[in-house]
Amino acid sequence: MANRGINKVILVGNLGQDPEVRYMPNGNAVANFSVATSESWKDKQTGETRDRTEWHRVVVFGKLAEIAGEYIKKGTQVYLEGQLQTRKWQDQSGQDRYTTEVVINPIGGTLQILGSRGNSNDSYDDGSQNWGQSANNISSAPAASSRQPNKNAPAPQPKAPEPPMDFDDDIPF
Amino acid sequence: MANRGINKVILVGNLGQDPEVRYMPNGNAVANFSVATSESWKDKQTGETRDRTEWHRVVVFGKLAEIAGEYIKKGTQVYLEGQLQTRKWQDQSGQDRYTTEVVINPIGGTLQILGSRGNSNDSYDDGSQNWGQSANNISSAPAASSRQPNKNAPAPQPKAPEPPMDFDDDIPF
Amino acid sequence: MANRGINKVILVGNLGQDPEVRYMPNGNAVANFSVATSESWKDKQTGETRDRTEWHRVVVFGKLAEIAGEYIKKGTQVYLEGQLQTRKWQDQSGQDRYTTEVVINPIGGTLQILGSRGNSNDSYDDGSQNWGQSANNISSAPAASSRQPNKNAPAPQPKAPEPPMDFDDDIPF
Amino acid sequence: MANRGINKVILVGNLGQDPEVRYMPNGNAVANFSVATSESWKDKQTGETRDRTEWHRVVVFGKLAEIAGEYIKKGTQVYLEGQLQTRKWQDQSGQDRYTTEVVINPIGGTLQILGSRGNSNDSYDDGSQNWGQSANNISSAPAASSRQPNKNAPAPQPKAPEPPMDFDDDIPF
DNA sequence: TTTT
DNA sequence: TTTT
Repeated sequence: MANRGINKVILVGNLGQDPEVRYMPNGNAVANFSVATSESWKDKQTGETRDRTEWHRVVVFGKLAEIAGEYIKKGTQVYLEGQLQTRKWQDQSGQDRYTTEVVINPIGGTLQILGSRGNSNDSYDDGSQNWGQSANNISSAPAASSRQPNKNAPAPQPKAPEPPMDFDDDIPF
Repeated sequence: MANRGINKVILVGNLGQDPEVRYMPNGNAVANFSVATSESWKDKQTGETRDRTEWHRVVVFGKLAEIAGEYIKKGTQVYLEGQLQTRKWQDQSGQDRYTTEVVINPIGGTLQILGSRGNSNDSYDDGSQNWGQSANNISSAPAASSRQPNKNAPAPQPKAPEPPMDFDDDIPF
Repeated sequence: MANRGINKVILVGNLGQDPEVRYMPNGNAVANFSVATSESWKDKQTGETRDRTEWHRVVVFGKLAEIAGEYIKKGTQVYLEGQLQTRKWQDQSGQDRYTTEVVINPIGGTLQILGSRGNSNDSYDDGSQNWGQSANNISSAPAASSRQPNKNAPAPQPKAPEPPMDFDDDIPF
Repeated sequence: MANRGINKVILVGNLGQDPEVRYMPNGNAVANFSVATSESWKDKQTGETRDRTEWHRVVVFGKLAEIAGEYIKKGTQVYLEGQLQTRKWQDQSGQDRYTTEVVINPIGGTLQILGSRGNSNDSYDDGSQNWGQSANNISSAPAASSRQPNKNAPAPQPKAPEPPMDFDDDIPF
């Protein structure tokens, strides 16, 4: 319950291969896959463009793992939020080895398929729990005064009370 | 369960005043407070150091709200993770007004007290707890009725351009 | 330079309309648009699925604004990272009004177009600077052996030499 | 400039030891330290409280590294934002080993000291500074050569299964 | 309204 | 190895 510290990883990248889903004795699913994130930049010395791909080992638990097994595959672009965990194991020779993974738990973790139309474009959150929290409840927003149907709201962009952008002063950015 | 989109706010800042905690008819707590984040930079033109403080309206629901009421106060440095919500309300003249808040729900939200020694330095997460209650049905009597006594709730209820928390209907935000 | 506090917003959502790009007297670009994030959940009381869309006003400065004007449009799914800023303005009647926006600055801000193939799928970061850090792509992992079909692989938790995401091929995808 | 993917780590935790700061041939600083994040939860089966500490290897480059060397030490609580990088190295027997680190670059990275009063409570960001230098060309002599004296650099260079920071080639991270 |  |  009480935590001391924040351990959060946010990735947007593409799967390097189809998720591999296994089931634990208690029936819970575990999915493993790798996600690539790439960045490119111009080398200021040489002036040439360089780029680099980083591969992340991802482990998904619970309902999200089942969803991963069903809906995402090699190449799928995903948004995911998890935490870093380094686990120790032993290689053939009995030597300690360490592997760092991005772990997505049902609580606090997120996995969302990106891309438009073609993809299912749904995110799956804390799926397994008692998602008991009515998200109504909460404060701000919608419900009532939605003069527009809930989905596909074509950009409200209010007319009247539009805040002007003052371009003529010294405000920072 | 299935979401399309990510709506995430992460703040580290100090409370501008003690949290104001209220209880909804179903017993769920709601805490309100403001958090300041500051940044300073050197003005490239003038060379002088400038700085700016941003104030964020924060609303916390559920168990985290109770914890907020108990453990954090004016000046406390916190880490928090929530989501943006803009709610519509009407001012005295009946005009539509909008207020954007950072909402911290038991699921997916995080509130952590920072700083060592002096502070309790614990974070409170949705953890594994059953926080299944619906948080609908918010009661009437805005600033007033705290059915459960709570420290540090000076019920300031700001004056003029301040959006009221309407507890008297079920379409609150 | 030195900041006290973190003020960070991360959104994944779709543009409600084409960005509106303007230029400041000094030639810097500013782009405005709205981004929708949606979430749906099952109401635990009624059992029905509900959903809600939140609209975020986004303001992009500098080179990212130009890129926004060029490459994204109504409906584009984006990842963005910025900070919250509430600015004060006055309506026709001279009353103070406040509007909260997600501001994406060239430094620290990020704007990335999501979606595969069809989209340009590039992110634009701190474009202006020299990213001087050498970055050779180390690939950890993946590829090869999916010994099991994607779903329902009924094999539990690997035993001993457990890191084994099969490092046996270095050509990710 | 153009990136495809997001690779972001956010940690709040305490340093396990004083940062070890070294300088590259071009004068740029590199700081290494570990950060602990802890979480505790109630085991649903047994009902007992359990907790777990995760250790993260952090590498800081540039001005932030110098600041780290000066202002943070064993026990300091920090907020940091960086990216995951896994680098390959070879152990004594010539076997490939992989180590994953959280890398904080001047651009896009953040390091902030938390806690009030006792601590300096400032964050150091890429801010507006010119931090254009290339971080390539790292020199040889791993732990050793600190051309600029630096407090708190006990040059521990861990024993056995510890990944060396190879400063003698250009494929460091 | 906070903090440094 | 930190912190509470």
